[in-house]
Amino acid sequence: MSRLNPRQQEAVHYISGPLLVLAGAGSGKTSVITRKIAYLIQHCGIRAQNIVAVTFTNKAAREMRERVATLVKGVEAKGLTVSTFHNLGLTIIRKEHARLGYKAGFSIFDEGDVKALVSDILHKEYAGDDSVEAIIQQIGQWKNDLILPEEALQQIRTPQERTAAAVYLQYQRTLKAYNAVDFDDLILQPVKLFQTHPDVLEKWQQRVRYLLVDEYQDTNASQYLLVKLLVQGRAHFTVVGDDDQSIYAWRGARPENLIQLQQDFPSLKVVKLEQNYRSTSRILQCANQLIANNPHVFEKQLWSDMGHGDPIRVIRCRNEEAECERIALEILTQHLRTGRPYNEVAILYRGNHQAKLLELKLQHHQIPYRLSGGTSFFARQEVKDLMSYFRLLVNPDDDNAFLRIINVPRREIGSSTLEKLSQYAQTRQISLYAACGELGLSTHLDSRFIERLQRFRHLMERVRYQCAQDDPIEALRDMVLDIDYENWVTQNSSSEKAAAFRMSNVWFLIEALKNTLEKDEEGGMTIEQAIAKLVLRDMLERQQEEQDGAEGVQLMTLHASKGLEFPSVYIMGMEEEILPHRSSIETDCVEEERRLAYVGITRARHQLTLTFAAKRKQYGEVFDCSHSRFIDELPQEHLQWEGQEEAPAEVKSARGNEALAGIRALLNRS
DNA sequence: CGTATGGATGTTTTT
DNA sequence: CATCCATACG
Repeated sequence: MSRLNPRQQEAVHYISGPLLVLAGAGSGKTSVITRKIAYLIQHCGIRAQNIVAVTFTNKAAREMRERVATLVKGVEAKGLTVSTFHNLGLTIIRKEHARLGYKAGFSIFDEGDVKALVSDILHKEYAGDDSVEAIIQQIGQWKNDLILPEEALQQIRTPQERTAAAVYLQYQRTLKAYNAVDFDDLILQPVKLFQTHPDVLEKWQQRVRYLLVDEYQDTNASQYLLVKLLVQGRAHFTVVGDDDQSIYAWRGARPENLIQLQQDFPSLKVVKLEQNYRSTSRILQCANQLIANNPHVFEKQLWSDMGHGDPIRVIRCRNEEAECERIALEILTQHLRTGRPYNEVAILYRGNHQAKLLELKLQHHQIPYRLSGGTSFFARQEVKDLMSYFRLLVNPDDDNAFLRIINVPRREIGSSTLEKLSQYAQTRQISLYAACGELGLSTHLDSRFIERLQRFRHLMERVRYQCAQDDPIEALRDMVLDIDYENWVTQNSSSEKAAAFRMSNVWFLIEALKNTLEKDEEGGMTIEQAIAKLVLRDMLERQQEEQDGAEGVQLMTLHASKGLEFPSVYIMGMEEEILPHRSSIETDCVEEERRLAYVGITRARHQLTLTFAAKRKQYGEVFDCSHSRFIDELPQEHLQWEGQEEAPAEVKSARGNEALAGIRALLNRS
């Protein structure tokens, strides 16, 4: 899309004040952002190093960077920042770590580390039946809302919150002692820093002369505050978002931030992008009519001139197995008939578990597929082990990493040794790793055990020295050989094949590190920074994509599909209790589910197929299912039902009438 | 330290 | 029903 439409041009050229771009699905928002960056550099005299664009995913950031690169010359784009919120926060913390009380080389805890730590604190100090998950979630909520442990303790309302707040306090202290931050801290700490140190804030405001934010509806309270602080005073910024695609409220995202913006910046200009360049008008009419059932602050109507297209098919299947079978078979015949590649097709579903049966059926018909999501690479044991080695190398205070690998592979260091080591470390207020090297240990431990600990310490010191001396990648490879990790992996794997696979993950991780270091244009990246990038899941995704860029049907959750598009889309499990998920119905949060359906529908370019099962086996019992209320909310004249004897059963009761009223309202408007 | 058994759980997860 | 986790036991 080389030419911009008038709305898009307006969005690109308006730079005199705060701007909100309401970008409907498929309306070319990435083009607007990238073109605007180019415009700022080439026509507004703003230097690239003073422009910051923020996204939520590494993928989006990468895509944006690449597209800007095609628009402006390399020299002009030098110093441009396009990064995720978390990466930006990391940059800030890294530069200001001293003021925040962190030492260089601090660790970033991922959810696995967090879980281990919280569970440890909880079980050691509190004998309740509070679930670790619930406490983690509560802590996350507090952090998103910028509530520190001390404040949390003051506003407790329930016994659960009391425990959570107490754990939170301990958790935060421990993180500090480990010289570590978690994902939420990457946003929270910069905000707290800016709030208390006006001089630091001013420095960063000078640096960020123009700010662009993508997927603005997904910002949470602390992210919004970070944005607000950075643009304070000058208010030179553009945020792009779509309230109808807000599907992460359960994770702390605040779509109200869109409205808040208008209140905080009364001079805010709003530009709507309503022309869709992706889907047929039938698909868009479905999307529009569905979402019209939600309340709106900003009215919006998507349209396109891509032609009517085919009707939307609604297929009723006997049960969940028939549903998967049907989809698989149809994709297969479609592929054979038209010769179109498999990767033009996507199958979307609400929950990851729905992919299981589907996988089976696809395998049975030998249809290649790509499954995104699921158990992540970083949840693998060997990856966690190696990452812990990396982290301990960079940050000796990281007791979490220390504990994970002190006895991996076997070093005959058991729990009683660690108990005593930990006691000693506690009294001396030092890290476990540091304690290993202290002479005073001899009063607590037998020399035999001290020797084992020191052997480990020497190993790590040697690797660290080697890293600093010459090729760090080579040093890490040597380390893996040195500790004979392969032997350990082989012993702990069920088969030869499994062991080989796990070792390949190990080498892949090191390869990713190497790549990260090499691909850094400025060349100033240290091994510490490269490791941090790994933890933030940057770089690795790209490599994985490159590696298995193989063709195949794309399987993913509706959440994961946001931002993508496919010629043909199947949405399966269009049932009550699944697509409006049961818990959402119970808690009266159907609106977000509707947006989820909206996101799914608007992924399709030409073909859209909705399927549901009449019966479904659940928890060992067979249940009758009824199709999703969202199907009733679509314009019935565009639907083509299949597998159902009688027509859609004159939409029952109040719900149907409501939908009908929605249709009339839409017709009247247009 | 590794395995066996029982009990709870059953959504989505950009970093 | 099936899977995952924690705990207990050998």
